[in-house]
Amino acid sequence: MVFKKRQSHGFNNLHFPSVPKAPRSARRAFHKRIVEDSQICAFELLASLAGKLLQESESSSASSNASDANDRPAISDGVVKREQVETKPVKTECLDLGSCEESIFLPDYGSPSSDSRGSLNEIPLPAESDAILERYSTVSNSDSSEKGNSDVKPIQGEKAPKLEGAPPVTVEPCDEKPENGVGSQPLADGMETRGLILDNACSSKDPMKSCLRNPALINSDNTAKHLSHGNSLPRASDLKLGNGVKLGIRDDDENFFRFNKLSSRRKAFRPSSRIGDRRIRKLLSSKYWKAAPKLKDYELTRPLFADLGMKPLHHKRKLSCNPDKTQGDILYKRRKFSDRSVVIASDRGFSGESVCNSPEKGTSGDNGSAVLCYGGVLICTAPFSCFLVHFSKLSAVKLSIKSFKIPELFIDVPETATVGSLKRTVVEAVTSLLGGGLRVGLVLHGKKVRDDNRTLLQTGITSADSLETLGFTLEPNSVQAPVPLCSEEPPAILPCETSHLISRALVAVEPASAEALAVVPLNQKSRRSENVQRRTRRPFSVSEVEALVQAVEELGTGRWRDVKLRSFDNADHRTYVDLKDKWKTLVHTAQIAPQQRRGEPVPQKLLDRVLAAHSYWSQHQAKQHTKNAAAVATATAMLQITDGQAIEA
DNA sequence: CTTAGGG
DNA sequence: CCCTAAG
Repeated sequence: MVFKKRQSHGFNNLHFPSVPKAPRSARRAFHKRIVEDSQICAFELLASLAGKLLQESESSSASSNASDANDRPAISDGVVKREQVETKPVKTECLDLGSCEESIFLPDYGSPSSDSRGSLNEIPLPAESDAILERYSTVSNSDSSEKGNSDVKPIQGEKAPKLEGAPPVTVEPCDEKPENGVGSQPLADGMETRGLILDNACSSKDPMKSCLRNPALINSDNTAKHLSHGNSLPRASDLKLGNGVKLGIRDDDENFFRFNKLSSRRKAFRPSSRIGDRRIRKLLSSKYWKAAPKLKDYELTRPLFADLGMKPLHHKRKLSCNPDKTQGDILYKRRKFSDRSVVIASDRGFSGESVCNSPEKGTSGDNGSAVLCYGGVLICTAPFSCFLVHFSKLSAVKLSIKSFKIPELFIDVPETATVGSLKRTVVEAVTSLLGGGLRVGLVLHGKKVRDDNRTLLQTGITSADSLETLGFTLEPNSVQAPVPLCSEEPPAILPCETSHLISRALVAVEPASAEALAVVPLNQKSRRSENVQRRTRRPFSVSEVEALVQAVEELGTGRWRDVKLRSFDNADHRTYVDLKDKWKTLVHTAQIAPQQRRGEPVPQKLLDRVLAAHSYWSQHQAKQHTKNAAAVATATAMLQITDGQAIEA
């Protein structure tokens, strides 16, 4: 398929060139910071979020413009200087970080200010206040105009370092006040509000933060340089296999590790693993959308969208050309950091499997929570959202929300649509989603907690046990945005105004393609995954194993229901299938070398019993079968004898 | 619903 | 843990 080929090469370069390996590393660092430092009250955060939703639509335009004017790096003779350095937090990465380290950036094509940037007005530029990309673009512009120094690196974030000839290596101290709470910032200032989270999560004097502010420090390689010479958005010439691949993934990860080494305090991810991914995929697939954003909505919600850190909604991996490698790498590397209570939503990427030749296949929704379709062909899936919670041992429940799960999106564009239009469609889809208003849902142990009046204690959100079982979701609050998948309505068509707004962008949207920008539900197939959630993994404790072994020793391996009733009757979360599965793994565990075993070590003594019982019951069952057969034969013979005797008599 | 076994 | 065939 044509697109498959393009996918193999284009998408990486396509999305990532503009950006920021460094930010990604920084984002990862930020993840960790959240784990470490964040004392954010989740509910404050949520409240703030809600407030922002309301206020941003009114104030963002003005405030962002203002901040834009003040905050944009100045360019002079190839020297990029940053004005108003310290008052703004490093905001942009904040939620970016939270979502996916492999995010791409969704440019804001609607920004009028794009026109004022000389040659850049050909290029769709992101919203001013939140655009990492933009800052990058600015630098790029300077650079490409032959004034810049070749060492000029992309500048991202608010704390971009000065670039004066030599690669910037200055590490600026972080002077944000950690006590800046969510509610302590004027909501009218989107940037400051955005920064709050980061403020909270960012501790001064942490090398992580320094790196965060100094992406060039990280990106001091050819790849970065390559980027800095490029446009913020991919051009045709960028759509080739090149540095992008390396840059998109490996380098970032390497940087990340480099990064990591800088930190004296290590906190780790808990790998989501495919299991977690699958779970989240199901979680996320609870809603379906049809979005036909109007111009008004679009403009109103754009800043909000950006402020919410939704740019990274798209997982780079889903756009990656090398599914095996990228996904494998990521999984592997995440595993390296495993031991903490982070649930990362997605590991499923844009893999070959996800590219389907048939709409049917692509609509199954099996590959992700969000499915991006191109001309009816599944392009990628986008499970996004990660969040973590962790608890103190005090009576207070402390948790931080890394990001939210957002509902599934289905996007359908024709084959003639441009990549740019496709991206914009995604932007609009999400914008529309958010524009409808959001509410927060809470999921515990896979079940929605609907009773808002119950206490955390009553709900069970107090123990470490619930650490992995608590989740927050963003749910549509309005009736306008979400439409049930089963809708029979014809695909929605974008209003002309919106199309026009987009046509101002670099990549012109063909009139014929405009109508294709509609975001529509795919079909009803995906519906089956609605509200299906994988159970939380609950590793068996040693005592549970012991009980299981005990029961199996007595009952055998084919009577799981009895085992359940006998030894796990009170453990509601252990089904007999679970017990059977656990026995299966126990047998396997007992058969492999101790070094290969994972998880909580099971005493060898128990494993020995497992093997003994396993072999015993294997034989016993066999015997039983022959016994039964023999018994039947005997009984038959007896009957025959009896019959014969009766006949004789 | 249970079991069994692959995913 | 999930899924599903099979009884």
